[in-house]
Amino acid sequence: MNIDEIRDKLIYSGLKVTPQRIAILEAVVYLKNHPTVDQIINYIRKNQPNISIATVYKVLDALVRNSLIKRVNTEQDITRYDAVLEPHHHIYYSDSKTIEDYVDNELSELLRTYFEKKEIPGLTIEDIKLQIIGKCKNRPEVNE
Amino acid sequence: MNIDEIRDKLIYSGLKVTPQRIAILEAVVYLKNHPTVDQIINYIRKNQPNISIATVYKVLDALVRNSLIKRVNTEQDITRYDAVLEPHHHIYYSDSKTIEDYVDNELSELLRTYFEKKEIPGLTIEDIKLQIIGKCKNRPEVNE
DNA sequence: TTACCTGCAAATAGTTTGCAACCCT
DNA sequence: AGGGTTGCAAACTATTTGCAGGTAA
Repeated sequence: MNIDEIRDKLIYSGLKVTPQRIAILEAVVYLKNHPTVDQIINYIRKNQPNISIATVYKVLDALVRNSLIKRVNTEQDITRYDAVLEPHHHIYYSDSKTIEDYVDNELSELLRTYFEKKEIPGLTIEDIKLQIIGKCKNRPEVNE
Repeated sequence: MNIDEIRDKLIYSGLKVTPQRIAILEAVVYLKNHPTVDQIINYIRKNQPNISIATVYKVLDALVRNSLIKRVNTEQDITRYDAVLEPHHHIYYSDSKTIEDYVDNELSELLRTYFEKKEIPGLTIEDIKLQIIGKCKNRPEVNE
């Protein structure tokens, strides 16, 4: 996603195109691995040292509201963001505390057909997310 | 789970049995629906008005560390707790913002066999959690 | 008795808000 | 021109920490 695409997405959502918004959306796209607000700010400040934390929060909020990015559920408190909008699952590495996307169309299809047959009474399903928690193989246990 | 069982669990974990700990574990068990710290405190204060918030946090932490309860991933910031330790999935009602347990042995089995065949390179799976996001059926769309 | 536990108040982290100045369109 | 956007500082919320006194084993 280049600057022009970012610009188009902002315009399409009815958001004014500002340098801050371009920088923030660009940062989330560039910093692929589900960046935190802190990581986003640090990345942007390299080129735009004066951007305000409050602005970053406000813009991220606007981008989420307009579905240009998504908020990611993490194991704990800190909020992370994701520019990948296609439905996908997540792998949580319990040793390195990192999150990775997991795209598996066969699995998505399997779940879709499973819940087509097996309805849950009173519930209209909007989305199904899988969280796969695990450790890196062949890496010795880390003592804390 | 009655008081004696709670007492036994604490002793077994090497934790001293105090009125606060009994009350807190009892509260998480009693308040089934993934209570927040706030809900836990309010419940306990009915009988024990002087319990400190800091104590509640410290005890919940100790209970999680000793696997007597679990922390639950919520959609957002607030931490919730769960005394149900068996593996199970969660349904997130996007309209009422509530979480419900979803136990489905057929599904668990399906996922187990799926990931037995399809290995993810470099990953040893420890747990798989499904988050089913949806709306209550037959309830009109709520405008915000 | 002694190490662990509790409760208070202060500290911290992450995020939100109010408002004047600013700048896209 | 005018309303949306930014940036600062202060406010807020959830949670953590330090420490003195209390309590279970």
